[in-house]
Parts: sequence; C-alpha cells; structure tokens
Amino acid sequence: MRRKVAAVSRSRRTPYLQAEFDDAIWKVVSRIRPGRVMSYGAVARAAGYPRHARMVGRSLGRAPTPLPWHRVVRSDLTLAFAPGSERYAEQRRRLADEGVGLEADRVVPTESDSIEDLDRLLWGSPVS
DNA sequence: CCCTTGACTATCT
DNA sequence: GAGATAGCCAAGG
Repeated sequence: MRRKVAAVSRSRRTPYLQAEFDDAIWKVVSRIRPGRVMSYGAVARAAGYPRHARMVGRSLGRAPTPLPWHRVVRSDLTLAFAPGSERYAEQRRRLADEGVGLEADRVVPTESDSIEDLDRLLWGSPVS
C-alpha cells in the first residue's frame, strides 16, 4: 500500500516527494552486495539525487523492511554512528560478519579496491 | 521566517 | 592523515 507521506518539500529549490526519494534510496541500498559498502553520497547519486547525502541516513531510518543499512558508510570509509553507541556496535558486528575488515571506526578497503573508483568498487559490480 | 541539527562531503591547512 | 571550514539540504522548533 502506498504510504501517504504528503511531505512535499518546502525547499525553494528542488521540490521532491519523500516517498519517491525513499523508494529510490531503499532500492539502491538493497542492491549493495554483501561484504561491500557504499557511501551515503554514492547512494544518493545512484538513486538520482545528487547532493542529498545527508538525506540518505534519514531515509534509512524510515525503512519499513529490513535493509542492509550497515553497508552504508561515510565517503572516507568511517562509520557514521558515534563510536560506543549501540548502532555503531551493531553496524560493526554486521560488517564483521560479512568479512569486511575494520580498523578502529573505519572500513579497510580490499587490496583490489582502488581509491579512485570507490564509487564503483564499493557498489560491488557494474550495474547491469 | 530564522536558526539549529544531522546516519554528509570536498577541499584546504 | 587529522582538523578546520564551507557547502549541502530537509526537518523541526
């Protein structure tokens, strides 16, 4: 059923529907492969909403169905939650379970991952 | 309206 | 590489 979030943005710039935004974001996140991570900004761009990195976390918090939210990290590969917080611990645990290397609060890129293509590499595989 | 707050980022020092 | 800074943008007070 259609959620009735009437929340049309009151922004002076880009009018947008929260429901559509959420659907786009959730779809992208649900496709991140296990053992891989993607940045908030990359998710936003892949969903068609450049410059909306800050909105991604908000959207994930609204997700009704289980989503691999733990695969979304900052562009510098650090976790966005406060170290010591419950959600921080949860994210670390889930990533570790998938074999993702962690150094302090930062994901350790695989040797095959190159910094320049993080967007694509983090995504996992070319969108086909 | 104005101001503050974030699950953010790119770019300087 | 760690901080500081300036953009970013929707929500909520």
